[in-house]
Amino acid sequence: MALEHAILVSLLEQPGSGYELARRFDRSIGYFWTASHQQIYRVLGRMERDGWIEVREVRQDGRPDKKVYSVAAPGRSALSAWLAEPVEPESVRHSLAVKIRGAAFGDPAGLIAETERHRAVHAERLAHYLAGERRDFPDSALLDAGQELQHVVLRGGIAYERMTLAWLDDVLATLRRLGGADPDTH
Amino acid sequence: MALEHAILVSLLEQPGSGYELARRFDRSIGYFWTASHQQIYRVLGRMERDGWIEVREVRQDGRPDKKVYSVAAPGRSALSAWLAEPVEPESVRHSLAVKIRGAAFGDPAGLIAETERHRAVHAERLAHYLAGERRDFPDSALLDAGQELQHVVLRGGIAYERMTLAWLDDVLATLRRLGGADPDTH
DNA sequence: CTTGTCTATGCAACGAGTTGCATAGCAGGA
DNA sequence: TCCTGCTATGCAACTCGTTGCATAGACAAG
Repeated sequence: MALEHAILVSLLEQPGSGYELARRFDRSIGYFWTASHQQIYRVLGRMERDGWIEVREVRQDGRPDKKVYSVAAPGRSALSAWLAEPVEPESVRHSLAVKIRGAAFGDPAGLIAETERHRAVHAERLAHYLAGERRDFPDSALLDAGQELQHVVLRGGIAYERMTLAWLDDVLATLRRLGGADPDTH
Repeated sequence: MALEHAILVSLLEQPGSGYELARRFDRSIGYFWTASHQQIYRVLGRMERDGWIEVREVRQDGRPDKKVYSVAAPGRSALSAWLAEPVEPESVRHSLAVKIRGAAFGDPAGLIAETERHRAVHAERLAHYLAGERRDFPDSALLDAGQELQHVVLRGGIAYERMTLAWLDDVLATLRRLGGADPDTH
């Protein structure tokens, strides 16, 4: 389980409220670990109960008050312990791949629109990542260790999206070939 | 949710028992959708109850009897319906990426061994996929639609592992640079 | 003779993740 | 004026996925 640890990393980079964390999980952290706000609030409650994080209530005018969380000493220890222990490499889960193999028993051509939709989503993600890279890591800037590490993770996201786009093009070519060469599978 | 549909696809390709399905989910199907045998048996029970699949008890000597499942008409309809409806593109979940960003608050050099371990796992997966490709899809063989679709999914797995290996090399170079250039972050 | 592995099925408990809903003030547009 | 959207927090119910355990015969290695 890594949501607690992802939250610790995010709060170490910058303390924040549950709502702010949820937005980060739609952005930078979410590039490699997703979470909904309900999940975040629940885990924040448990982490506070366990003394991993501390909360400070912040009054705001014009908008609701918020609870700003920051990492306490036990949280730092928990993160260090987790960093030292091995985790198993994740396996992929692609329902689109299930669909592609399932198309052998249905309509290959019917999957083209769906594949194109996925392609558009990944193209958008890639553009988003590249914009973030240009913004946060301009050419030959001097970076500290934390920024270097953030950059190499972002490069991973970029490589993933580029690979996925190339593969989806391969999938589209295959589906079109099957649909064209074998038009009786309507 | 796609486990039911992954099972339908697998049973359409070849009927089999829960145990046989579990082994397939360690192999070909597992390249893009993983499942444990406990999960498979539970879902098979539900699918049988819903009439999606049919079971046939097969006596065996020298080993325990087994229940061979095959897809019934309602299961085929359910698969067709699912193929026609859109699914959201999955987001990635990489605890290693969480660790890499967390290393900014710990010991970057300490992650090198862990990263190398992940690299070895992915190198092995790539070798396994490539062996499967050579075995099942030799040069310029004439393939039917189902095989073409299986091949394009396998090519996706190969592309994913190659991309991951290249990225992990990038990560290793970055971690070594930080460990060497900044040795006071012990 | 014992230990371990393979085939084959499954339950029970727990933790992780999703979906739906609720509250509540403020801002901006139709 | 009403409706939408943003900030901000959270509960409840449900499904999905993992972990641990249990059974049981066959076979091979030590």
